[in-house]
Amino acid sequence: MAKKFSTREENYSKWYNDIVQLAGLAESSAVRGCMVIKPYGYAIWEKMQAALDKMFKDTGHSNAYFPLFIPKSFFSREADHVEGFAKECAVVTHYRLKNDPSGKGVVVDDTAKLEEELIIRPTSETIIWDTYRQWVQSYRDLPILVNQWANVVRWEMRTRMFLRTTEFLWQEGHTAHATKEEALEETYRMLDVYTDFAEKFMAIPVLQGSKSENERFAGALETLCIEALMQDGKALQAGTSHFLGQNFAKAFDVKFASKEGTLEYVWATSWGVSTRLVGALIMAHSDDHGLVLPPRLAPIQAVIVPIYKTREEYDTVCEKARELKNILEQKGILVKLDDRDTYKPGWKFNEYEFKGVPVRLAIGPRDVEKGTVELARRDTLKKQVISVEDAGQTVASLLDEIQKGLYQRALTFREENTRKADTWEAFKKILDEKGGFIMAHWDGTPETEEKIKEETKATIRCIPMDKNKQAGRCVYSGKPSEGRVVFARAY
RNA sequence: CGGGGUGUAGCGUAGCCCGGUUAGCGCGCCUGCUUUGGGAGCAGGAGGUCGCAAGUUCGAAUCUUGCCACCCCGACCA
Repeated sequence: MAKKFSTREENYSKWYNDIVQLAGLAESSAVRGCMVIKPYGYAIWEKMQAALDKMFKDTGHSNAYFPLFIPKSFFSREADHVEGFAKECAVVTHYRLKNDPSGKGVVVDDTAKLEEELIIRPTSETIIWDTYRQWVQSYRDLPILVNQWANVVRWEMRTRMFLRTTEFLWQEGHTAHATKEEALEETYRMLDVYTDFAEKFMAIPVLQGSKSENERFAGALETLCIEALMQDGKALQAGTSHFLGQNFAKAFDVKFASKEGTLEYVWATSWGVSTRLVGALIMAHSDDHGLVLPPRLAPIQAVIVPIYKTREEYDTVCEKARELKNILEQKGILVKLDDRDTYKPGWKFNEYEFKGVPVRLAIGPRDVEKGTVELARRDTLKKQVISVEDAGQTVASLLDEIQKGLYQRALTFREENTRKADTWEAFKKILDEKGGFIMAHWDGTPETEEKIKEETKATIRCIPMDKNKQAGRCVYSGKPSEGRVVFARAY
């Protein structure tokens, strides 16, 4: 019998979990709050990594690797940083186990207590800046443009597959610059890289902006972000880029001799995206039939399903299918030929549908005769018959069309779900009835933001980088406002 | 950490109130035959320390106590 998906309408979070499970992306593990990323889910992450890594290299960055453990004392160097992360740190206190004297299993050996406890990194600013001190003496050592692909641990109370897990995978860029201007420029450059990645690869339109004081990264002077809108009307932060000023340079005493011979503190940035993007991908495009993947991030872009009755038919159809596979591969398309005879075609159709494979090609005896193949696209679920001969071109341009179509569909959705609110009543009404982004005036105070959050659970997602801001009155307090900001309930 | 709930085969569950043969069912799995253009049908088969421990009892999945795990709701967050 068919495995049934929950629909988005019925139960959005169950629908999300069903997709994660049935598409084979991840499953929960024996460790509370931690997931196992399964091969298909990890393949998507690898595609993301590959694209981002190239973009980082193209903008002059190199990869490096820093330790998983951070001495506890490092954390207390930067006051805001400690305060931001202290409540969610895993701590290593011992380095040895011994047999339980009572004979059952093993216990911590109390004699093997660490002199200084180690924190499992929730982010690496501290260990990296402690290292950068050694690397920097002169302006000639700058800039340092380093990225790290790593796992981090943040001890969260409540977790959700990909969106919030105790351990997650990410990349963190950490750069050091001689001037404020250069560091700021880097902060904005990497935000643009993320924006580009989200729009071109993930097919998700994003809003660029800066975070309010409440939402800012612990230790940053300015946090820039990209915000995406999910299909249930909730916002999701898809990437952040921080201007750290000289905070970490001062905390870790990273100084350089300038051209002029003066001793200056280094200027810093950090920026990151995580496996959370896989969650964003799911929630942005998928439908009630399962996952929908944008071609540029799909581990399999086209799958070929042979249809046959007899052994002879199987052989001739598969032979033709292999030809077709070749034709497509010559166009650089990632093709899988599913010639397993242990599953029926109908079963495979469903399988690849909920795995989100953009294009499905079914080829049977009738097609072999006529030199055709049935093509079904995942985004619209529409089918057509095409000729094998020009399948390469047809599929290649279709993948392109699907990529653009998904972006366009997501963009339309966002536009339809972005609303202005000029009164507090209207603000609450939109949140309760529709969700989405709300453009509203705000008096600029953390107190007002806090009150709005308490009453509605909506937060300021970002303060847009809008050049032509128009003044108005705060939707909550009625006090003067410099311009509209973006509110939403968020993941 | 506070409130609520659930633990029975790989997954989902019935049985528990009211203790009593061999713990039932669906999916999945294995074998065989027929099937194969949208999750096939029939027949046969394998698979269980009923979360763990103690107690009550002639007898415990079922009653009692303790422990453990997981899920949902709140405070935290990329």
